[in-house]
Amino acid sequence: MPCAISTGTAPSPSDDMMTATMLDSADVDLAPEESRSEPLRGSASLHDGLLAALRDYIVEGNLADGARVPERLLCEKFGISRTPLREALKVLAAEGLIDLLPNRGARVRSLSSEDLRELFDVMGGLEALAGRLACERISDEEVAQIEQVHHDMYRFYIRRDMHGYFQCNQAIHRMIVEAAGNATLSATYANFAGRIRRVRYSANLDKERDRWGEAMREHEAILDALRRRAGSELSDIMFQHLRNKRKAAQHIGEAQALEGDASR
Amino acid sequence: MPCAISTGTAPSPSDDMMTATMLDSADVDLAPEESRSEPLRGSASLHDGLLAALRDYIVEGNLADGARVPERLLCEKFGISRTPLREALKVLAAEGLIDLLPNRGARVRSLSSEDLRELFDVMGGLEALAGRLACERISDEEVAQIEQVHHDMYRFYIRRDMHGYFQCNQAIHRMIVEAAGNATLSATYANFAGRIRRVRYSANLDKERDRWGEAMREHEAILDALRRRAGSELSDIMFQHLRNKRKAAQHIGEAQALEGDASR
DNA sequence: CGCGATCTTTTTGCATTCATTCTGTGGATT
DNA sequence: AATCCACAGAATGAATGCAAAAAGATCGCG
Repeated sequence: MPCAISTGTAPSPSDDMMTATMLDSADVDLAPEESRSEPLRGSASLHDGLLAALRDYIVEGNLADGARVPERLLCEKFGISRTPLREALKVLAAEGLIDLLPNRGARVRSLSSEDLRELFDVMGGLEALAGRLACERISDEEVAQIEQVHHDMYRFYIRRDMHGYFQCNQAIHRMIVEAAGNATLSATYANFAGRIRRVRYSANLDKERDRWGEAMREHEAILDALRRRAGSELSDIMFQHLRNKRKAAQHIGEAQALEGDASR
Repeated sequence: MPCAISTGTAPSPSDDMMTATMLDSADVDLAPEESRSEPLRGSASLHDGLLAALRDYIVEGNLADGARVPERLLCEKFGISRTPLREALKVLAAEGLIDLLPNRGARVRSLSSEDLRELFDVMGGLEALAGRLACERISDEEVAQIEQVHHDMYRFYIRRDMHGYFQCNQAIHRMIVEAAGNATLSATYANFAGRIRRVRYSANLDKERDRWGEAMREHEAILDALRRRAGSELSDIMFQHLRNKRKAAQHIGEAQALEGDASR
């Protein structure tokens, strides 16, 4: 019943990826230092501003997994009263970023491995759709642009530059989604991407050298299908690509889980 | 001073005196008949109850397309104050059911033909995914159940029973989505289905005899692929099936638009 | 008679207040 | 000593209050 929302929600500045920045949670660090001097940056209609700010705040990992969302503190941090904050929380709950327990507040939603499995598959489905639609309408110029980024990505791959590789990778996927020319799809995609972004599977990708090479080959296939405008084929490839990504992520996730158990 | 709020003390402002004065403005036909005696049916946590109730209220078409969502009247109808109602509105806006214009309230989101195109394609993508996933895990029993409904549907088709046919059709699609075994997908699917449900394209399907027969054949193909657990193939079929549905809907939509123009 | 400015009424957005529920601590009982 | 209960403090959920914006009405003017 927690209806998975999908669109209408602002994509939010997805860009900088998930790696690095994640200071390890726990201490919530609601710094008085950065007291959000600006009246909630930009955006239309204040509420949207707050919503986006809060979403980023959570997606960027400022709150630990499963941690309670401190209503009071956030009010102070953003300089607003509880009413608009709670409205934003309801929306984030509907988006699936947090859980809202009756009478005991909001907690950052922690994704079980089952949740991850589901999310990856849905992402796969959305990307498969994006690929199919993109083949119907993408221009040669757009394909060329994607090829460009693909080559950049290849260079990063050769140099074993994880960060650069990852940026390009994200960019390519985003470009394909955009090329689909379907705003509803883009919004839905952004939502799920945000949900999954909290998970730090990527940082360890370089431990999975095999997977990395495999991923490169898959991207070659993606480009090839895109060039030929082979929608149905690309659809399959995209889904499989995400499936493989999922497997790698699960693998890493399990390893981390073991690690965690060991250190405990 | 029609508004009871102005009094400083305002002891339980229940009722009727104020309703009288607002009749003129209304026109919205918030039926006095069904005055929502129940304390918001079922569900946990009141808020969810209200949310579901409001969603149904809108999805079922009680408010005209593009109509303003009358905050005060709804508050009375559901017997709650504005705070929880507004929270629900934010969520519905995030779901894409209504638009929230800054400082000028909520309106029922009217779907442009472009929106419909996008929605149908996304639904197609989700159903394609559902079919693919279903093939991975569906049991023979589940396939048999779907076959059962399929045969029922066929009978309705032969008898030209639109209503029964439509019911079975919906049921089959829902069963496939469920068979995918992905709760996230189910929730997302339900969300989009709700959005699209406001459009009543189906009623005129019987005018499109060709499409009806074609749809039956497509369903045969769906079943066939499902039996063979041919995921990738089923994925294609599902997407195409929705594409064709979209075309039929657009066709009808245009016809209705013309009709509307003519009568004007 | 039409058009626009100004004033009133209504609506919206947010803050504040109030009632209820939860949480955590201390004490009494077994 | 451990368990259970009671109570104080804090939080959550919802209602009310208030300032500002929009919609509507009234009136003056061309």
